[in-house]
Amino acid sequence: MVNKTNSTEFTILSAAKNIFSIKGKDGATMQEIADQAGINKALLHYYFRTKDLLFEQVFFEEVKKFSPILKNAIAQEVDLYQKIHNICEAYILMALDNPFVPVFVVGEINKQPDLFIHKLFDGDFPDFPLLAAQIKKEVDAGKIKPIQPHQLIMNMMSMCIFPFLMKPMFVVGMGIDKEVFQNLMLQRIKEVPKFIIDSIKI
Amino acid sequence: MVNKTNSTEFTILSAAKNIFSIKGKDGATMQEIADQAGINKALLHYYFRTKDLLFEQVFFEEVKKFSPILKNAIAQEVDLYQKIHNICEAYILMALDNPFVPVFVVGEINKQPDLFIHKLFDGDFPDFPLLAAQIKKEVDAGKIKPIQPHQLIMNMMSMCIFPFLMKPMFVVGMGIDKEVFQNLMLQRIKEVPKFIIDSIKI
DNA sequence: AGTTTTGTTAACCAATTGGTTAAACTATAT
DNA sequence: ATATAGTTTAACCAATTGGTTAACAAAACT
Repeated sequence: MVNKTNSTEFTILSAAKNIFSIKGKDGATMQEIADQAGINKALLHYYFRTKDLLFEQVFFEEVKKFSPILKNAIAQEVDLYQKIHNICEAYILMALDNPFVPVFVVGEINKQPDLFIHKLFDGDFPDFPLLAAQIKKEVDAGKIKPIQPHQLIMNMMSMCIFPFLMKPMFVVGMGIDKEVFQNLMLQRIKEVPKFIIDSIKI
Repeated sequence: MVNKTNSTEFTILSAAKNIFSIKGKDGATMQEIADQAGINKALLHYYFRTKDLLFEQVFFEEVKKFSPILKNAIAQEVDLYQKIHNICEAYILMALDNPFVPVFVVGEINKQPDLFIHKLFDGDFPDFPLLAAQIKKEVDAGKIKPIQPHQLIMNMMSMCIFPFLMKPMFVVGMGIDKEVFQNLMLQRIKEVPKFIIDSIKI
């Protein structure tokens, strides 16, 4: 029988994604994942051989969908304001779709920086230098206020992703519930570019 | 003999801080920490009884120094621009001093949100609602551009802390070395408030 | 000096955990 | 029906790991 996205495999991936995102790679146990998937632990190994492979599959399955979108948003030949909007949209939509990915990335990137980054982009990084050059050009031409490109890029990425990393803090600290949070994030697709452009436009 | 910050204890804490920040609470092992401290594993338990207690001590030792500084920066009665500057400075100086704290916080806050946040602030949260009210007042008075207070607060925190979470990414992705990174962060103490104020001022 | 307290270690223990094996069950193909 | 390939399980194994014990060394105190 030709398997239609093999149900067991899918159940496992779903459970693993869930557990990994809460407990992290080290904190999660194979037994836990098996339990949540409603199967025997040995079956995990039957499908994914090892914990490392399972983690990689869960993780990169999501991330690799995003990587080309970001690369594309950065490489496109559009004016700076439009590009800022495109990049913010790419980041925020990704995070809304996969809220655990940013948490994963922060955890892993600080454990094995070089290896992880290489895996993340498959050796084919988004062209940040190009973006930096574009910013510098606008600054030099007096089209936007003077700002170091690196600082601007950091600001942009920060505002897009950080709220997802600290969601629980915002939810508790600001007393906002999950739907409100979701809404705030949706608004940010427009708000963040606006905030940036308001800051740099002359 | 009266111990002058007991040398062994200090060595352990230092080693633990180091290992925990790289591997996370779950990823780190007591043996590893003992090795790096140059002592026997049993001595770890002699001083700190359990891994959980060691982790708590390492972590909250740093964080609890910061918590009142942030609370104070938010509660002070100064005008909004000055307050933004104070808060950014508090965040960035803290992170420069303890680059691993943000990584810790993100990891733990997503595992046990309520418990962790409560521990973090000892039940005495920074008065974010006050800050939000102050922002709203300025907006209503037409002193700054319209913006949702929550969005502005998120933007501010994001730009202060996120770069420390993704340091390896910036270092590799932008090809900047560690001293340059350090310098960029120092600049951000002034750059981030400037960026924010440029964006919201009328 | 001798006794107690504190610091340190090697060896050990029990539990957890990632991973394996061999047997059983299911379904499809012949 | 029966062989075959794929799926699932219970039981097991070896390694790691957090934590303990008992003995020993070094101060500190009397």
